[in-house]
Amino acid sequence: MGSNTGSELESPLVAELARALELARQLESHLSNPAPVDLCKSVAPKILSSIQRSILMAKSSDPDGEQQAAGDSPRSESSSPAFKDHNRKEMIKKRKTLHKWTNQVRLTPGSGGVEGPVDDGYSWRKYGQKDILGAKHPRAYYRCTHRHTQGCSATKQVQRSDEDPLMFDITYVGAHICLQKPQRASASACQLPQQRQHQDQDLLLSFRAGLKVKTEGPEFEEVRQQTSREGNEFHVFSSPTFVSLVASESIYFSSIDDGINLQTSDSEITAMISRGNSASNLSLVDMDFMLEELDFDQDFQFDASSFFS
DNA sequence: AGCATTTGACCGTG
DNA sequence: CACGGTCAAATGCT
Repeated sequence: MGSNTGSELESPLVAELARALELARQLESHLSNPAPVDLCKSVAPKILSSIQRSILMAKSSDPDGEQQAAGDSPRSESSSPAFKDHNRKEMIKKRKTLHKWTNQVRLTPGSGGVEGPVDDGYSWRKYGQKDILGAKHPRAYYRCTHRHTQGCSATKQVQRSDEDPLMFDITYVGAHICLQKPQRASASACQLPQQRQHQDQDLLLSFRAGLKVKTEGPEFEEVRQQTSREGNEFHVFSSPTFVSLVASESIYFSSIDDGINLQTSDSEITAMISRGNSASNLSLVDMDFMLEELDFDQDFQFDASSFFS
């Protein structure tokens, strides 16, 4: 039952927050050094999307699903057909209960042939493509590259909009439990293959500033109230430095399971965080604004003393 | 050789 | 049965 290997397994939310923190530190160090602007440019959008994911996870989290995926089954080599079949069914079942959220990302016109939008900082592997009824463009299916090595069950679906060929709907399903490569920016600047760097820059240059967030579903009522200024859409503009590089994107919050019990998930979140916190001595960034938006208030305390040494 | 992507088959769901 | 999601063999890329 509860004999998971503990310390190595973070909750997805904590992992995502830790990731955002790491990225923020990268950015900080880039800012204090005479680092190429491009480095900062590459980190900023990742921080944003990481934080967005954290918020979404916190709101619609299913710690159960993620953790079990990692902790329960050894997951590696069990090639017996029976087991595979069982595994597959479990996965499909699981996936149904996972929560998903959709980003809408638009490329600015003028960017050359960029087929897939934003590098969100995770490494994805395409595993399928499907023509969708009533949609002009096929939908592409990606899963986390570390699915087999680390049992990370995060997936995403990318679909080009019917009307606006520069608009993509990116639906994330499940959260990452994998430990993504540290990808220290200074190192990556030197070591990344040229092509990839070039691609990154292309992508970055092709995004516009402005962040739109849309929320859907009753359980996001509070988020909506706090965040929306016009209808259920609001815009966040980053500091001028970022303006030229942040993607213009809308985020749709939704949950596939309409039976979510918010109270349950809130206490779960609290549990997740304190667990992760005590386990790994994470220092969390000051996220007052987040805490307001996500009513974690209750018994949740976190140690802000160690933030940004 | 060791990755990733493509693509038709397969399977569960509604 | 149709549709959407996933698998896995074939193929491509580096």
